[in-house]
Amino acid sequence: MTCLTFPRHYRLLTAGDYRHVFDSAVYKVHGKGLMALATPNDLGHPRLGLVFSKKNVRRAVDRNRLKRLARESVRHSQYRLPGVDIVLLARRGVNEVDNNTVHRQLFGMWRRLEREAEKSTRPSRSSTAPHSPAAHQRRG
RNA sequence: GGAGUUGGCUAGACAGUCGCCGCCGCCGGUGUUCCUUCGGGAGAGCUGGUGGGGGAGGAAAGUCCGGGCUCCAUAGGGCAGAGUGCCAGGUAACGCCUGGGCGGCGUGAGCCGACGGAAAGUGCAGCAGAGAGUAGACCGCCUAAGCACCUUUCGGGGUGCCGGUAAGGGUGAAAGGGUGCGGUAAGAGCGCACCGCGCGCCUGGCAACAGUGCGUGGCACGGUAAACCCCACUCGGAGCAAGACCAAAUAGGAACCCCAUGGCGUGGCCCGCGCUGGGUUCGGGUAGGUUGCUUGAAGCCAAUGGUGACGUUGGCUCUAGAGGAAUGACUGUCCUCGACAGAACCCGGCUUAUCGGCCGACUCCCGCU
Repeated sequence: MTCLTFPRHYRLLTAGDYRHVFDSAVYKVHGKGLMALATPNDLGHPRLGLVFSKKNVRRAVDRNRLKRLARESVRHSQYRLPGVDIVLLARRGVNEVDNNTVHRQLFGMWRRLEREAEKSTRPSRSSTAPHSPAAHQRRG
């Protein structure tokens, strides 16, 4: 059995990491009360960042719960997901959704993300890296 | 047994699988530093495996007070501003707590109270009402005294004027002590008794305050200070994103050295042309990292002082420490079916939210012996 760990380098750690995803988000999937932005990385595994604002999820207990569920979900799906940096955003009203539903939503979102990533990489492997033009732009 | 008051404790349980963050032990890898008899050996950091152990709250919340800590400052004095406000004690400190006083509520256990000053001054009070702060005659009551007139059985009687009167009615949140007797034309602290009130003394108490205490004063010193104000006491400011350290990058800078026949670009090379000093060190400090960061006015257990809050002494324990932010997810079983809710530098309080459960003390009612 493969080990399903979730160490630190599977997360987006710095403000720069987050900005990179926001500036050059290639994929965008929606779930009930949730939205994920993603951009490919060249690490070979996914990385997760979470944005659950106080404005959208008022109570700290709910914010903690939802973040845990999200991390748990990515941990379990880490070998299915492509090498992308994901930023998961909460929208208003997520705190009313129960754990089971959140899990199903996240599972559905990762599957769609996987399919989109496959679709965009397969036809043009040479032009590749949807992130390379963005990176170029940043450099200039 | 029922109803209630009050103080404390607790915050679903168990099992399995997979994780997350510190800590400790063991085994590697990498790696630099140190030691060396040059064979090696030892240790910090990073990293992988493995074993053990720990991992949210009573409010972690609101950020309403009070401290510690840190930096800025120099804090001594005054003004301004803010806060506190019966008394005494506790405390690092407090707006908190304990005990006491006073007032109010409750049959009671108990509960509630911005509870200093209105005799330093200024201000405010709608409507109603005659009158609202140096009181005031609308209704009512009274005509004793004075004047005028009428009348008379010559005692007096009546009417009017001038008035008197705060007992009664009425208005109002509030009408300037209460009850009774005397008194009077009718009344009135006008007089007296009792109650109440003010002032002084005495006694008790550290004090707030209290008193069948003594004396004295006919007697208010109306309300409002959560109006200004006065009095007493307290308060420097900002906060862990405080602050300290390491430090890629980059702007501009300083010192020293080297060289203006130099370097870079163009070009195969030279000339030429274009651009331009170069290196090292220091300083600076962005991204990022390290630290502050959990041993503390700390818990627990005794003994002891105190009515109590709490203090003193002795012993034992180490009990989350993250950092885009750990403390979880899933499955199963059971029951009483699980509320409010998530640490972010740390403590002491207050306030607010909250499904329940357990224990102690006390009060009232009913029943039984």
